[in-house]
Amino acid sequence: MEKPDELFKKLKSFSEPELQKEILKHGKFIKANKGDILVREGQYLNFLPIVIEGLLRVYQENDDREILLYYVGPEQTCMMSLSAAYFDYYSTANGIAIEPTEILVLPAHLIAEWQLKYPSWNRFIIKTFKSRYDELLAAFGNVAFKPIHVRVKEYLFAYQKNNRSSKVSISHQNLANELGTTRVVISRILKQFEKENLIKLHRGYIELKT
Amino acid sequence: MEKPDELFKKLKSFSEPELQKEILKHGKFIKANKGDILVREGQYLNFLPIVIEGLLRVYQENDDREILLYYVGPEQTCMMSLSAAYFDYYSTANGIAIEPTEILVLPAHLIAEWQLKYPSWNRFIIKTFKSRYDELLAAFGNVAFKPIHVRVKEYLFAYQKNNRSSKVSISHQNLANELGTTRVVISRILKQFEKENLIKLHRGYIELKT
DNA sequence: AAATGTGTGTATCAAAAGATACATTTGAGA
DNA sequence: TCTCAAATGTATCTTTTGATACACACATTT
Repeated sequence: MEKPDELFKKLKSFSEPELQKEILKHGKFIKANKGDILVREGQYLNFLPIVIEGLLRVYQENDDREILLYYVGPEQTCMMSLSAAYFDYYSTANGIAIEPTEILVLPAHLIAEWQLKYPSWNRFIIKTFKSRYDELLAAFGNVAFKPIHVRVKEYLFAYQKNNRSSKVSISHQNLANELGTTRVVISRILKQFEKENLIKLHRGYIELKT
Repeated sequence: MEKPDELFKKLKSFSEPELQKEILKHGKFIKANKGDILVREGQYLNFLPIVIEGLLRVYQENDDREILLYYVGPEQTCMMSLSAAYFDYYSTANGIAIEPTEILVLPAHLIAEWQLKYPSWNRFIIKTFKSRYDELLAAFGNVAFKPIHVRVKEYLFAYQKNNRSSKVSISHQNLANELGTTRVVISRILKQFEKENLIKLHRGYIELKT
């Protein structure tokens, strides 16, 4: 549980005092540990989780493979729950905390209500819909058209850009899970990149050489 | 141009009289011929097209291949334009009329305005966001996890279900475009299905035998 | 130091998918 | 009827991806 002023320093999207009061009145705060699974495919949802601090990973599963859909960082929420506010709905993806994560949980029925009352809330909703859609569309285009080695390369460079670091801290297995393939395939491709002198492989991380 | 009462018989989502007046005041009606390209990737959008009659196909392109994102049928609109109403935005997909299509075109800036004024409009917007997202998510899962022959089979059966007909009227090339692959691959798979006595091939259509 | 789990390297084989090329068939329109 | 473009059939070859199996390295805990 947080001090209100602390909280809304982190959740800048919700600037209206009235909205802030409502959030404090109806919201619950929970903490998830690294590895906690918060949402499972098929599960009915009647709440909206907004991340305050930390990081959730939302992904799809199929037999023994999985693929990343998107991350939910601070001040963000997920699509599945958002849809649940307007329609009877169950999740079509899984959500797991990959860092210790602090979450504000709101009852789903309030989403539609607030949308008409608070412009900043409405912007938040629409922005979430839009940006999640864009992300998914980009991922879809990649999977449909690009061979894996290209997607690996793009992943590494995107990571470098986001973290301003040439050390990409991820295991081959986890990288495979991000891209929807298997560990052996990733190891093979990375080894090839190393031969081309693009990267250097280490245990637990990959060093980019450009 | 339509008679108002005719129009809103087709667009049942917009039940409020006030909203109907606004639509008639600000909307323009255009007709697209089969094959007309309405939106191109990269194009800036400042209008929202709502299909009254006919069918649009929204797809992504990459070099020589393309893949279906979704169709826009009567009473529906597309994501790209919807996003444009709230944020500066350009299309990340192409839209083409695959039937003679009648379209109601609304200025983008009205979308957000109406959303707060007219509940039925807001429902329409949210529903569009949600259902387009769901479709894309399903397609993404398919592309990521299912081999093409399975996707072909599912496509054929879905077509059968939607059209209540065992004649799937589509060329191999077009089927390839729906699924993001090439004609040869499709022909090969279909021929295999024919050997397994699942279908019978004809010029211009495929007959399902189950 | 031994035990354990995770991470990595790599070989082999099979299957899926794509690229290319060319022949043949069919239907629509001149 | 003739012509042409679109649609289809199919062979060959290559590349990509996946499946399986096993060895070894490294880090942490006991």
